[in-house]
Amino acid sequence: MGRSPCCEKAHTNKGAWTKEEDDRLISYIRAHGEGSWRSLPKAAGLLRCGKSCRLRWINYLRPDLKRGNFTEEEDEVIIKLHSLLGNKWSLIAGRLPGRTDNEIKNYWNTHIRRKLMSRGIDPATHRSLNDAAQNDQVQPNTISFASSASAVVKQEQDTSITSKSSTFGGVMENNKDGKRTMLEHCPDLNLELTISPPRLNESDEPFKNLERSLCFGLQNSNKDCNCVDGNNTSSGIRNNTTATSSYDFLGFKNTGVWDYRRLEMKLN
DNA sequence: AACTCCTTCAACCGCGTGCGA
DNA sequence: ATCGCACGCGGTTGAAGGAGT
Repeated sequence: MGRSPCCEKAHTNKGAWTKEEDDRLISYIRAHGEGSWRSLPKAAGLLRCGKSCRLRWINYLRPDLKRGNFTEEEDEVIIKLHSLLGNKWSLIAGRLPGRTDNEIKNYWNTHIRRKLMSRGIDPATHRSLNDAAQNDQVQPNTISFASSASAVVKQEQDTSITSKSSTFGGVMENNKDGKRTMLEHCPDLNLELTISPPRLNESDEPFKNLERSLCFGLQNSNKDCNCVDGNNTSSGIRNNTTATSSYDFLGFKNTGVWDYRRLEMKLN
């Protein structure tokens, strides 16, 4: 006894969409709006599964989609978000207007994974590849995003540092032997559901507001939550949200209220 | 030119979740 | 509390095109 199929398989087309099918779907949604995907194919005269219609619309036909290559900035945003959220492609897509979860997922698998590998970073954990091999253990009492990707990378003890650079909130160090090491990159999530900020350089102006422990507002009361900056109402977290007029924890300038439970921005 | 291998990305599939009955 | 439906998500697949030999 399995789940009932989402549609009548025998009488549905599969594979690539034709121009005519696209046109039918577009004109139907323009006339009736999105939603009711299950009944849409029949109503629109399409021999397609409702799920297929939804996917085609969301990933390809929607008018607000941004087509074309990803920018460097978008790359870094994706990496940064992935280090915090893991493979939550829809949440990541929510932060990149005009990009879809499917597009970002594909882009991650084809480009960014390789890019991180070439930087010596494990794309799954966001740890230095060297370090990840040596340090697979997760500390007790720590919920790690590791599969999901957070990590604090230990500093190599006797490497002489010749230069530093900052990437997506982490700090890369070039050692004398030419190896690059990620010092602190992605924060760990402990049982208090707080995220420690990455260590920042003076030059990391947009990320300076990370110089406090980040709390997702999940403590029992505001009293318990020590992450709120009492002197500054424009930052800090209250009632599961943080209002900030400067930059949020991802380094985005924003003017709204970030809801950490829903992982979405409420506009002021 | 012909073949194989690799890369990309649209599309599919199964499962989890929310919600109303 | 339970069930079924609809939707959304993330992992995977496979066709198409490009690169290499």
